[in-house]
Amino acid sequence: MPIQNAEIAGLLEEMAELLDIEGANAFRARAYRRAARTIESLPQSAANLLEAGNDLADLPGIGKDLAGKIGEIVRTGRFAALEVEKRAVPAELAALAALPGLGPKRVKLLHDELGVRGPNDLRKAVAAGRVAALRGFGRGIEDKLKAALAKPVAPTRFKLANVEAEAEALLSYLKPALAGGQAIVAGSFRRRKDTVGDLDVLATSNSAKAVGERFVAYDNVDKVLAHGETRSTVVLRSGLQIDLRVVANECFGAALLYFTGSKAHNIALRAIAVDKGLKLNEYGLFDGQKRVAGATEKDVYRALGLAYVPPELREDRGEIDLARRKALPRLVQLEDIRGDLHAHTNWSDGAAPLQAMAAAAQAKGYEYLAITDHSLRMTVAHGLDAKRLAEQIDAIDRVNGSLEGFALLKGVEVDILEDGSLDLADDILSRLDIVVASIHSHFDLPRDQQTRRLVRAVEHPLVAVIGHPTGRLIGEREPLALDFDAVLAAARKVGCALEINAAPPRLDLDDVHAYAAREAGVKLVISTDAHATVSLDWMRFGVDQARRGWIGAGDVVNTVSLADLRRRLKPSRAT
DNA sequence: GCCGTTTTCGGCCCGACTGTTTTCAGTCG
Repeated sequence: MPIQNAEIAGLLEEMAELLDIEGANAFRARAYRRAARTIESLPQSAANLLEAGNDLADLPGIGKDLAGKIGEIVRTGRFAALEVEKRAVPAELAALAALPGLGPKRVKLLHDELGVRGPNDLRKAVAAGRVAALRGFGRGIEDKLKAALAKPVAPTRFKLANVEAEAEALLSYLKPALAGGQAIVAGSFRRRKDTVGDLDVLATSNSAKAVGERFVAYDNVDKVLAHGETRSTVVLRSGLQIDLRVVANECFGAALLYFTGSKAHNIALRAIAVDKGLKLNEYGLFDGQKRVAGATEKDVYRALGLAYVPPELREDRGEIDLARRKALPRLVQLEDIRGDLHAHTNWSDGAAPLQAMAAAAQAKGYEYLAITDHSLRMTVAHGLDAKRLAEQIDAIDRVNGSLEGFALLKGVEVDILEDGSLDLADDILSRLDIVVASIHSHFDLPRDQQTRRLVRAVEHPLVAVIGHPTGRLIGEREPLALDFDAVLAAARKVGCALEINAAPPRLDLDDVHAYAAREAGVKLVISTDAHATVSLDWMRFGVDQARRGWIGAGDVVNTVSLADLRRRLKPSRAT
């Protein structure tokens, strides 16, 4: 089985960490990190690219040397340079740099002076009080390390939807101290990443001090990690870390840009500034002492000769080049969505009856809602057999009879069985407006078998959409082992759409897979998989991920009118 | 290790905060 991009990226990242600790040229380590990011966000597998005869050195941040090394990893599964490095630097040392107060320099010092080779050695050295005596260390750092080593490290990331409430509560708490200024959550939250590691709050106020003091006095604060003039960091009881930065109004745009990131995007922007003889920092874009831009993000981009880049695109995945050529894609917006194509009712495991779901969808301004209850195989969900599905079809007809300017579509979320066949027969499926096919079992099949299974479902002439195609549950279940390129090729050939499932625990497809689908010419649908009326609101999370995947309204099936949709869904590809 | 309408060599983003120092290195974002 060919090596996955994530594995290659992991090896490159490991190399970078060891180079840092070894004290090698920092830019060399950075080059490995950059390459790791590039590989990680590739829309296709590096292995397939190579097989198709592509030169990886054409990719940004990857030159001849790294292309060769990645080629070696793909072909042999080995990475000789990393193995050499591991002999010089114990690989366990890399883990130490994740401890608070420790970075590559101090880890190297621990290794060179105290012979520390990993967490256990460090624990002993700390217990013996030998760490505090090292140059650049001290009692303070030693105590912090002791505390950190005592509890297992759990680098948690939070689901985007889960931190929204906390973010809103904090912003309204800060308001009294802003004195007319504003506060906004920047960082990966603003870029709408599917998970966030912390929240970056940016505030403008004439009294930075008052904001900072109110911030660290917040009720939910568990620990204050840093508290300076303009910058403070706390950890909330939930474990969520919050960074606050306060700037003056005239700096707001530059600060928002800086604090939104991504880091890679910022570095690229600053390099452009340097090219132009300017300097970009969180206070503005400067020509010598003179601020030439900074009040708004648009000003800064314009002064750099770039089009405004929406936050969701700021990942240094090619957006800067397009911004320079004023050729950024127009991204899909929530307002473009004209209906939802995946929803459940109390006919299976949903909470609401047909009428309630219809009313809720119509109230959102939608033109249509597809009812896609589970099929027979999902016994826990009271999945429908052909007989009950036929009854539901009649029930939907009755509901539609009482609706105006809106239609419920007759559908199903039919299970894809282990062999790729469907859980319901063609004669009932062919009576529906839309068939969504999804995997809900046998998540751990070998890659080849899983791929064949999904491709078979894609190729079924009555299947219009594959639901949550990779099956991942964020932080709980890994995506299916799949040759995703093969799935895309099949989907493109038969015109089957892939879903961006907007349910916060799923967000499946994710941004990178969605980007790959668009590149391959595969259509997408953005659906909520709502099991209750309120969950229809999840649409915006799906739109967020679509935007991160460079998806435009034209790539999304459910941006079209009901009449167009009916034409598109009509099975015209029977073999 | 990458990269180039100023460069194939010599650069490579920039500042705040902490804890250690007594002017600053390291970490962090």
